[in-house]
Amino acid sequence: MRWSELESADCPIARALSILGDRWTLMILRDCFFGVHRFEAFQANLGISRTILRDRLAHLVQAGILVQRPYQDRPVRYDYVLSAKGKALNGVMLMLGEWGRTAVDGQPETQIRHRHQTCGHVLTPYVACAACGEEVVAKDVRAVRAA
Amino acid sequence: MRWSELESADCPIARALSILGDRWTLMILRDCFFGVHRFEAFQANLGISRTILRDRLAHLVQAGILVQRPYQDRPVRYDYVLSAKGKALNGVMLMLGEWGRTAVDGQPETQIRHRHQTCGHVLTPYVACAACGEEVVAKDVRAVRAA
DNA sequence: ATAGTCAGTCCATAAACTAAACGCACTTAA
DNA sequence: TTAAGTGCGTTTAGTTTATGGACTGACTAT
Repeated sequence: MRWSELESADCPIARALSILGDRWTLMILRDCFFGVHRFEAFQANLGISRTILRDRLAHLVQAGILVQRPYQDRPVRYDYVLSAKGKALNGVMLMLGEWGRTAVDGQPETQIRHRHQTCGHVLTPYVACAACGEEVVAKDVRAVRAA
Repeated sequence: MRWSELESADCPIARALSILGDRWTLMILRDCFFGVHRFEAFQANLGISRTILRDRLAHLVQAGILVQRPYQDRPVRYDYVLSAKGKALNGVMLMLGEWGRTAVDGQPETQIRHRHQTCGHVLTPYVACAACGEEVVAKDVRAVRAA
């Protein structure tokens, strides 16, 4: 199967992965959440090849996840910043980080975390149900086709 | 940069992506959450090439995310099932699906969703803070190096 | 003038992926 | 007792994608 065929799947995870599911895209977006905006900064941070970086940034802009914002003229140079659609990935990033911290071998205590500004605590994120507010665990969910 | 260098990064997102960050791994895991266990079923479902499937399954087993459970002898055949570490990815999957459903172009209403068995509602997942129980949004989190 | 910055592009090589055929150890049906 | 089927792979050959490094172009600062 061609990867590009996934974008029209009726599974939302498949659709998400058709955009995010390669080796670098999520790393670039992670940098965006950490405040990195510029081509050279992404390249230096990630050690990604410039060709791929160009390609991935273009895709993210095309998908409406990043927007280009000019920060100088002569020559025109752009920042790449998260759109609303990009910021909506925050939950994915937090859960991915939490899994990486707790499940991947290593020293969890030396790793970067987040502070929840509104309550002041170091953040331990979990997924909750909008209807009942309870934590959602794997055994309590069943796939359904929405009405 | 070599992709393999990421696994020792001090960013938990980078570590997570060193395992999950390729074109097929998360799709295979999605299938696991939907109850797919066998080689032929993954292959038929995803249309992935058999070589890659073999490789990805081996990696996931090695990383302790899937475990092989024999379901017959002569010849020995294995199911691939989620370990605790694999099930811990549930939150990532739910948030990825929610983003795919709401942010990626398409008809959200025709897509697969989940039901939250404990309250009976169709699930709309969000990320909450374990300390205060409130929803966590992008602007309220700041990266910190854990003490 | 000389060097430096930033965002790319170009190119040759290397790695990853693909599809389709094949192998092996069985089981079931004719 | 062959013949076909099942399940999980491996092999091969061809295609696609990624990589690293040099290079370009439009500037700015010294």
